[in-house]
Amino acid sequence: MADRIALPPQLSQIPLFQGLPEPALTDILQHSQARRVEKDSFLFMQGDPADHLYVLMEGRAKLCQVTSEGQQVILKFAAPWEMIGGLAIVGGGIYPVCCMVAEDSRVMSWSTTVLEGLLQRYPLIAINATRWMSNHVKETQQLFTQLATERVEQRLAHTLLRLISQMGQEQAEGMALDITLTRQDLAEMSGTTLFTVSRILNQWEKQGLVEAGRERVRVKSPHGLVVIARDLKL
Amino acid sequence: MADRIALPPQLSQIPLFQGLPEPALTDILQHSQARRVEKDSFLFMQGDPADHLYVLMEGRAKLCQVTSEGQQVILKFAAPWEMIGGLAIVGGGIYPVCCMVAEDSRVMSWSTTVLEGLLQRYPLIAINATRWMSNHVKETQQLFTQLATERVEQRLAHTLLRLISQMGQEQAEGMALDITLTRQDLAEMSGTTLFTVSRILNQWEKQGLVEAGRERVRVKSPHGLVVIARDLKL
DNA sequence: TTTGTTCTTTGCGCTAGAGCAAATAGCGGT
DNA sequence: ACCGCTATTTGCTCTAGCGCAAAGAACAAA
Repeated sequence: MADRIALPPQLSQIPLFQGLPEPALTDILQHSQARRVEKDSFLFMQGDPADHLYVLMEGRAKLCQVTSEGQQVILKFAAPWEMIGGLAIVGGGIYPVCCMVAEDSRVMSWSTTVLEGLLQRYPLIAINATRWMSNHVKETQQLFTQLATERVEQRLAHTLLRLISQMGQEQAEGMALDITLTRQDLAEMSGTTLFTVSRILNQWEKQGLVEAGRERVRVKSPHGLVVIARDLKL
Repeated sequence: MADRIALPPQLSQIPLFQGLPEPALTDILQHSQARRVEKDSFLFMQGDPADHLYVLMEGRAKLCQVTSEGQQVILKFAAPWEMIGGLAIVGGGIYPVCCMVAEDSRVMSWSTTVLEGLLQRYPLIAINATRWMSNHVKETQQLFTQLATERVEQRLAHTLLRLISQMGQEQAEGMALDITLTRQDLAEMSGTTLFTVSRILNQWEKQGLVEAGRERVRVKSPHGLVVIARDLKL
């Protein structure tokens, strides 16, 4: 257990713990575990019993789902202070996704057992959990609808817009993404192939919308991508 | 408010109210409203403030999302005793979908205000809500992954399998669906067009897997569809 | 610097499935 | 029985985007 550690201010910003008084946060912190995890390791695999809730303190992680035929889909990237594995809040489940650490990171975690106690002591957590989950449902439904109705180009634009609004870094010209992001990753987020991603990115680069390097993408004109994503002009 | 109405046994089976003692259920029932709704009316529209939780007592409803370009996607059909609009449990949201009544139905509902009180009195409800939501996330993620990785034929098979396991009626030969279900509906559930659905259904009919009529589908061989859905043979 | 590995680009062929239009069929009302 | 409406079928065309293969580029390690 973490002990005599200063209360990190972000703890109160975690969706699950919002609105809790400071003593509760201290209690929560003391029941957490913290550890480093290195790039390319897994916090959990698809099918594992969902027994831990994680919060990323530093680094990046990606949530993937693999089909029985071995095709992989990336459901989302997680940035610091996002929750991962919220399913563990209610015991007895099985992770439907796996979580791969995308760069050297630090996470804190709570076991289902500990969470049960916390839920008992601070009922607000259950409300927060419901709110977080419902938000999650909403996002996933939106992804589904986009995948069902939009062309690849629009979906890729949406994917990049989502990424920069989530963890883009403001720059002189546009926004940069500091994650290692292969064409394959973008394809798995957008429901397409790395070839198509490569072609579209090159085309956009010629139009001055983005700057694409090896495992790196900078969005020079977010507005231009919005135009494409919404299909405002052809 | 419903008053002096016998406690319907299904009430305790609603995910949100599972595990509650009988007095609580009575309390919940007395705070519910019940009404009839007719085919083709809407319980709520996409964008409306999420202020009511519904449970279908009789009939069918479908949850749709419409894109800015006017394309429609059906996220799911609801059968009796399923919850609709769970987002209303946490106040302040906006329905991300609309709910269309697919045939003359009866619903019971609770306003967000009433739910707040119930949550206060019976904290178990919040836990149940979280569990229900997390299940919802899981299902939606699975839909997303299928849409991203499978061919239309597989997705349509999955759609039909989902429908019959949810509300199919056992018959001498296979399972029947008693809902009015157009090719367009199936297309909007599977991320394709009514033309492609029509073609595939005809092909399956020739193979003796299904029987398709106007706004009607019977699955004669669920197992055959599983083979197609999982792409076990070509 | 060299070598190996991994990621990316690009050309080419191909096909699943979209989209349109016209014909047909089923059903409900009169 | 007839009419009108809506759902469905089916032929045809066409294209977005997949998939392969081969070449090229970026990086890391030795």
